[in-house]
Formats: sequence, C-alpha cells, structure tokens
Amino acid sequence: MINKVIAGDCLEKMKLIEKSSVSLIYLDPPFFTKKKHVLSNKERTKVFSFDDLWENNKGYAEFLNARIEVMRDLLKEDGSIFVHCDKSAQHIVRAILDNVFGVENFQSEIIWSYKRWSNSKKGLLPSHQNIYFYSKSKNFKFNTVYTAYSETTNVDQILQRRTRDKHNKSIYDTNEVGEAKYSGQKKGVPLNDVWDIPYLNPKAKERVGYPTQKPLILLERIIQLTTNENDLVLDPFCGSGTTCVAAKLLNRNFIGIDQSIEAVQLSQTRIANPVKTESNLLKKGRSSYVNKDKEALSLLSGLEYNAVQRNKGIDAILVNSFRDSPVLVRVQKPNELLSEAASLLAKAMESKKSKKSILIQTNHDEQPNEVIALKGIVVLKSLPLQIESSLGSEEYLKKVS
Amino acid sequence: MINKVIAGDCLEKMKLIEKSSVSLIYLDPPFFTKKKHVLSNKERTKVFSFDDLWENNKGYAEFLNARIEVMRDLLKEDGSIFVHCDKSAQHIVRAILDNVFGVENFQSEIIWSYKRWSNSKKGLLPSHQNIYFYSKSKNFKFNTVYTAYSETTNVDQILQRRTRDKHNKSIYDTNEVGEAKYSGQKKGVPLNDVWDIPYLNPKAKERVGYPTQKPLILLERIIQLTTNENDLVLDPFCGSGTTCVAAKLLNRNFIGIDQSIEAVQLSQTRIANPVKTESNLLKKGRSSYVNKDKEALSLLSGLEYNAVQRNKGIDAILVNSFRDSPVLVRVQKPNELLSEAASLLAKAMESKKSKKSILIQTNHDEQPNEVIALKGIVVLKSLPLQIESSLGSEEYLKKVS
DNA sequence: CGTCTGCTTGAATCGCACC
DNA sequence: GGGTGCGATTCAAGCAGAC
Repeated sequence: MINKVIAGDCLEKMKLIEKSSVSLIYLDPPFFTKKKHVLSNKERTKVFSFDDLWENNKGYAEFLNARIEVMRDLLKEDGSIFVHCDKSAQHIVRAILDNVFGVENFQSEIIWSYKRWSNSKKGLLPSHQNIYFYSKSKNFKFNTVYTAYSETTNVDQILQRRTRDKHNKSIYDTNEVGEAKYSGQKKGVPLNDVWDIPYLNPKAKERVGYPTQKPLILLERIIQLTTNENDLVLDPFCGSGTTCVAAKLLNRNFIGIDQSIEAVQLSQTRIANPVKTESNLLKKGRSSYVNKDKEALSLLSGLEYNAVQRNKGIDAILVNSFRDSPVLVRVQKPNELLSEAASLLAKAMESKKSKKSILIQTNHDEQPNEVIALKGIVVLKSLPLQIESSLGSEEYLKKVS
Repeated sequence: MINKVIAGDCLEKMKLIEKSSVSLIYLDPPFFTKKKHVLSNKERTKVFSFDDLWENNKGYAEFLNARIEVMRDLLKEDGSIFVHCDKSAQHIVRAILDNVFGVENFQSEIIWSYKRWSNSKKGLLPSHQNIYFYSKSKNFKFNTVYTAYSETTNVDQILQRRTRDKHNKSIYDTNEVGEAKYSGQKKGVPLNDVWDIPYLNPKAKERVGYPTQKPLILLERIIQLTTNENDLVLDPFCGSGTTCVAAKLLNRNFIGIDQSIEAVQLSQTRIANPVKTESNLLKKGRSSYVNKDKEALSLLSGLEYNAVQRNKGIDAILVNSFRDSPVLVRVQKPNELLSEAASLLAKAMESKKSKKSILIQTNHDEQPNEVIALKGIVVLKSLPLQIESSLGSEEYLKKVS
C-alpha cells in the first residue's frame, strides 16, 4: 500500500489504508463552483438561516464531509491535516473541519501569498490562497522552523528614524519600549502563517501542465513542519502528484489517490524522475534583484515613475512620455563622475529609442557639458545641491562632503 | 447626523441614517467566541449538518445578520462594505455576507499581514487578519491604485508593445525597420489583496469585546479605494474611532457608532485633534499620519535636516546653519498658494530668527515675487516641476494636473 | 443572453550576445 | 572562453467582442 499512487475515489480507496497510520494528510479537493448561484429570495429580507447555505451546497458538503471523516480516522494521534481551499468554499470547508476535528484543534490559517500576472479585473488583484491546518489532537507533531531574516530586516532599518541627541550627535531613534532593533545576527524568527512562495512560473521546468499544480517547496514546507523521516503522508486528491514527489524527496512514505487515470500516470512519472526548479528568486531572494538604492529613488519623490531594477543605465522611467518615446531617468551615484553617468544613460537611450532623458546630478564637482545636452539629456541638480548653491557655498558648506 | 460619533446599539442608531446615502461601511464587529465549544456529539460520527453550526452560533449569527441587513440598505448602489473578521468567526461572517449581499458581489478577501514578535506558541506564528470586501452591486466605485513592478520585471516589458505572431506566440512588436514599438504609458501593477502593513503594537490579549486599534494607514487605504471626497463613511462598531479619524483626514464625511460611552468619548477626542493624538500613536508604531509630511520631506532626500512635526510654518530645519541662524524649510502643500506658503514661512522665520529659508515650490500656477526674496526666502522648484519645464510643457503636459 | 475565442497583461525563467 | 547583463519567451486570469 505504501509509496503508491492509486486511481479511484478516495472514499473507497482510503478503506484500504490502516487506521491511525498516517502522520500528515494534505488535500486540495475539487471545488464544483456554481457560477450561477441564484438566491430564491431576491429581496434578501428573509431571516438568515444556515439551512439555506446547507441547501445550496448540500451535495458538496456531504461529499467532502464523508471523506474528511474517514481521513480523521486514518490519522495518528499526533497527526495533522492541511486543506487547500478555494475562496468560494472557505466557509463550507471551515465548518466541516470544525465539525470533524473540533474548533480546539484548529491550528492555523496559512496564507500562501505570491506575485502573479495582472489582468484588467476591477478591484484588487487576487494573489493568495488559503490553507487550513488542523491537528487530530493537542499533542500534534510540530517541528518549529526558523526563517532566515528576510527583506523585512532591511525594511525595518529603513523605517528606523535617525535623529539627533542633545549633543547634536546622530543616533538611531528607539521607541518608548527602547527596543534594540535587530542589532546582532539572530537565528531567525519562527515561521509565521503568511508564506511568500513564488507561484509556479510559466517557464519553470517543474511545470507539468496540470491546472492546479502547486510548487514543490510549498509541500516540502508542510511536510517538514509536521512529519519526520519515514512517516506516512497521504494526498487523497493528488492531481499531478506534487505531494508525493515532495514526500519522496524528503524521505517520507506516501500514498496518493486520484480519480483520473491520467493524473495517476503523470504522478508516477514525476515520482520516478522528480524535477525541482532551482529558482533564482528563491535561492537569492527578492532583494538580490534590487540594485537601485532607495536613496536614489527617493530623489524622484513626487514624480510619477516606474522604478527599473535590472538595468545598469536607468533608475526609472517616467510614466508620461515625450513625443511618444520614453523618458528615462538616472540619478548620479556616489563616486560616479557626471560624465560616466551620462554615457551610461546615453547608451540606454539609444537602445530604448528615448529622445529625452533626465540625469539628476548629486555631486557638484563637475559641470555638465554641451555634449550631454546634444544627446537629449537634461541635467538637473538635486534639491540639496540647489539649496547649497543658493545659500552661498562659503558659509554654508561647513560639512566636509 | 453627519461627522458625529454616536453612543448606542448600531441596530437602533442606524435607523437614523438615510437609506442609500453611505458610500463605504467598515466594521470590526465584536466576536463573542465561546472558548468552550462543546459539541453535543462527542464521537463526531453523525452526518454533518449545517444545523449544528447554526444552533451552536445561533445567537451570534442572528445578532450580526440583523445588523448587516440594515447596513446593506444604508449603502448607495455603488457602495462597498469591508468586514474585519476574527479567525474564529470567518465561516459565519462569510455565510452572512453571501446571504445578504450575494456571492456575486464578493470582491476580495483582503489579507492584512504584519510581522509580530515571536512567542512560544507551538505551531505557526499568527501574523495576519482577514477583511472581507463586498460591494452592493456590480457598479461599485473603485479607484484603482497602482504599485511598483516586481524586481524581476525587465525594462522591455514596461517599455515595449507586444503582439502575437502567426503561431500565436507572444513577441515584441516591431516596425518595418525592426525597431521596437514603444508601448506608451504604463501605470504599474494594480494593488493586490495581500497588504503588508506594520502593526507594531502587539495585540493585547485576545479580543474581549473591545475592538483593537487599527493602523490609520489600513483605514486610509480602504477609504481611498472605494470613496471620493465628501462621500459618507460609516463605522457601526467604531471603537477608538480610527475609521472616523482616517475619514476626516481624507476629507470624507463620517458617522461612528459604538455601544461604549468611553469609546465614543475617546473617538471624539481623537477626531477633534487628530494631529496631537496621532503623534502619541507614533511612539508605538509609525502610522500613516506621517504620510503627508513624509511625502513632503522626501523631496529633501540627501539633505541633513530635522523634521518638524507640529508647526504650521515649517516642515524641517537644516542641520547646517546660515550665518549662525537656522535655515527653515517649507514644502508648498497641495491646494496651497505659493504666497500663502511664503507668508507662513516668513512668520516662522521671524519667531525663529532665521535669516535665510527655503521654500520648495510644487505647483507652477504662481511665480515667486520680489517680496518673497526680500524676506530671505529662496524659492526652489521641486524636481517634478523642473522636469516638466525642461521637457517643454506643450508636449509633456498631457496630464491635467 | 449564453458561449466561445482572442487579447492584454506581469512574473520569472531561459539563453543569447557581449565583454 | 567564462561570466553576466538583459532581451526573449511562456503561461493563465479575466475581460471584450464576436456570434
């Protein structure tokens, strides 16, 4: 029975599994979403009753409830269940899980959050999915995971305000509690319930073309949290078999079940030859892509622009265009000559067919020359530079710079 | 009735509000969660029925349903409702909202995500809350907000127009010569439904009936998304009045209702003097109140200055002085005439004995006059203004502004 | 008024070209 | 000829327009 993918209805097939033998069940059940959900009472004035909800979703709730009850029996006392949930069925799934496992065994609502392509939807762009985590008992197995200090570390430092003390010395502001902010190297923070995991990318090799395919790393995390090696993992709606692949890679035993023969075959192929995407984004982190310092971009404050990260010549592109060509912006970097900055920008202008671009000068060692202007580059002094010169350099410039 | 905070049960007090007059309702209802949730059927073998759920939560569901039905009537046709939801009551709230507003008017589940200090709890660290967003009709008011592109996005995607070739493959569009076609204005990525808003103030205990204080920026974002100026915002469980404060700061009308007299009084105090009370808030967590000033001050990026929070005339004082007198800085505010800004600054200069000050012009409707210069005020145009004029207003200024 | 098809879109990878 | 910068490609959500 172990380490297999079985075709059939899980209600039947689960009978073949020994009770109290499974450590973790993960499921992403099918959701038969009726697009047309017509309420009998158009006025909606009637007193609310759960019976309506029941009637409207009776078939589905019974379908799921019957199966989840069996799953509960299969779980060990220290076992856990993770239910991946469509947003249209959240309340039904929650109600069933509360019923079968008990409210007291609700552990977490996990938010899988990701960035994705946009569309023209009116309203907010959907970019998360919900996973409910229940345990069979209070004594569930749980391996606390510490997350690496993420981008937030940076953000917090940026958020931290600098101020001056009474001796006019620059110090970091502390809050009323006087908390020292991330001074040393911490081991990390305990994993929280919002997981930022990239969506399975269109170009990912991991992709097998199955509609609801989940990233391996999502399943790996779930498996690592609640099982040890050689424990048994069950996925009763296994689809393309991601759960089984993850279990195999982590030396757990697994059982997968799916109605569709094609899904079972696909799963078997994947298990035989697992492919895991070595995602650059995951390996290096989001911040590794950021090559523009916040300071440079903050000089553009008040402008409507799109920041550009993956380009040497440009820091931003203005939202408004000039004669149907893009207006590029570059901020002169510290220790960079104005002429160097201009030549990088000029190169970018050529390849991007830009007719007019802005170079923001942050250092007054050099004067812009005519060559720069001929290329269509407008040099503007940053406000601090302008302030310095307007105040007259002799008195004002006490600072070294 | 407008711009007031009223004490009492919202079911009663909402009767005083004109029907179809409210543009936005935000509520964080109290959740009377029974910790001891005893199921009649200990074995949990019985066939699942929604009636159990109903019976167990009957009182609460009726309480909330009755009030939400009234709220629906108060909303304009293009109005929206945002319900802040405790994780223990999600399914009840969703069911009620589906019932009253209809599944087809479900717009988003907003995840408010924040970082929290770790605790020793076994399991995942809870670090999000859920907000349900329903509209009254399909034609709800929505002001799309655009955010920055992902760090991994490359320039060409922002700049170039794309098309499909004969094999339906997505390619970059080129002209006859093979040059890339410029795609025109790109605004950025529409705001998504996972909002990372810091919440440094550790949530005290669990909910005990008194609503926890929300960050202003959370409410500001909700209000900006779904209302325009002078629209009416209602918070039927307003607690400490954050919704009302946010509405006031954004020039929206508001009505707040709360059972507790103390809450109403606290709200009134905060509304009467948002600046003062909000600056107390700052110690706990820098709320969005800083927003407005922060925006102005970021124009000074690269300068060493001290921000000035509570002064009508000045936004900052430069660290370096001019002839042993302080250099004051003021940024022209939106809807403020340059002459107004100058006279406020001049007044501040007098009291601070400043010989030289900087006025940053952000609006080009008015030209600085000699009187201003005589007072020792140097007027500098903000970078956006300088860019506009350098690009030549006739072509660049397609935007209205 | 449904149903179908096509278009636009952003993220994140792959792989080419350029030093 | 090895590293890398950045241009090219892929995919699916969701609307618009066709029929």
